[in-house]
Amino acid sequence: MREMTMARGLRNRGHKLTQQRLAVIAVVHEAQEHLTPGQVFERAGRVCPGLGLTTVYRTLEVLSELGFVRRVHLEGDCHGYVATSCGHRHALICQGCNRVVEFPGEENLEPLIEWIEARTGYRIDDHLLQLSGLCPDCRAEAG
Amino acid sequence: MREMTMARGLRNRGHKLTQQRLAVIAVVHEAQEHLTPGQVFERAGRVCPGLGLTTVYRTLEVLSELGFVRRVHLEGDCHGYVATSCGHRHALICQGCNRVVEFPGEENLEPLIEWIEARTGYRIDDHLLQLSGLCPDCRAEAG
DNA sequence: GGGCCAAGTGAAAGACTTTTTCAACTAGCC
DNA sequence: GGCTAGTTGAAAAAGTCTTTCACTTGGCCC
Repeated sequence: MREMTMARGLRNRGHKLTQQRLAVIAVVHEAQEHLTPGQVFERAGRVCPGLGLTTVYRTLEVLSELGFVRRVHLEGDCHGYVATSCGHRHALICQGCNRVVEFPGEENLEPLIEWIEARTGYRIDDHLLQLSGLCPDCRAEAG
Repeated sequence: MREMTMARGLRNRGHKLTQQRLAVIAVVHEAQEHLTPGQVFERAGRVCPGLGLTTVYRTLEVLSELGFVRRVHLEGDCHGYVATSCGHRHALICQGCNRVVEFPGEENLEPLIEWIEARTGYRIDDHLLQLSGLCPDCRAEAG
């Protein structure tokens, strides 16, 4: 999701474009890795002095509702946020540097989901798939 | 994972079998749905008066390390615990009643993982797949 | 059965994280 | 420029989880 698109998206849905929100959007947009609310607060606070943590939480919630950022689940700090890339659903997290990339592959899951539905009788509405491992850089470093 | 197996497993690995741990094991074993540490505390406390929340956290951590329970990630209360069933890796969570069933299907993910590895250069070590939807009972109720 | 002791326990305190409240502020519109 | 609903930050509150430490106990030995 491009930075301008996020900002325009907020406006188009009746949200105001405040300095605080622009700062949060910029931080999330620039980050290559997932950020906790605390990290977003710290970084956005550098360009927007006086920014409140409450506002960060509220902004991340709004961006998340609009689908502009994704909330990822981690073992340590449970919640991290990353900007979503268009139409992609799954997160690939590097355990070395915390970089998050997203990948498509919705369709690859379909056969599995259909098989599970047939076998269990559940109707499956949503899924969370996160892969973790080492990115090429960290693999090289690890040797 | 059967209740007795969990208890024996603890003993075999040098952990003591205390009343508190037996209570936590029983609660997690009986539950059909995922439970938060607070819920485990509340239920186990009924059969083990005086049980401390600290002990519940510690016990869940030990059981989790031994692979007897799985930690699942949820939107609301982030962390829930469920007893693992042998060899199964994925959780299927009913959004109606919170019941959790596990399903196999490791092998179904392999092609996707290999494709992602080839495409991104990441080495993928682990994955988290959780499906959510409605179980047969809740589907019937929802009409 | 009684004693020993490392492992385990609970209360309290503390460290964080997240939410709620409310008076003050401001972006967007006229 | 002025209006107003949406937004903000400080403070307080509500949670959640961890740490600490004196006390207790399960499992083992004799």
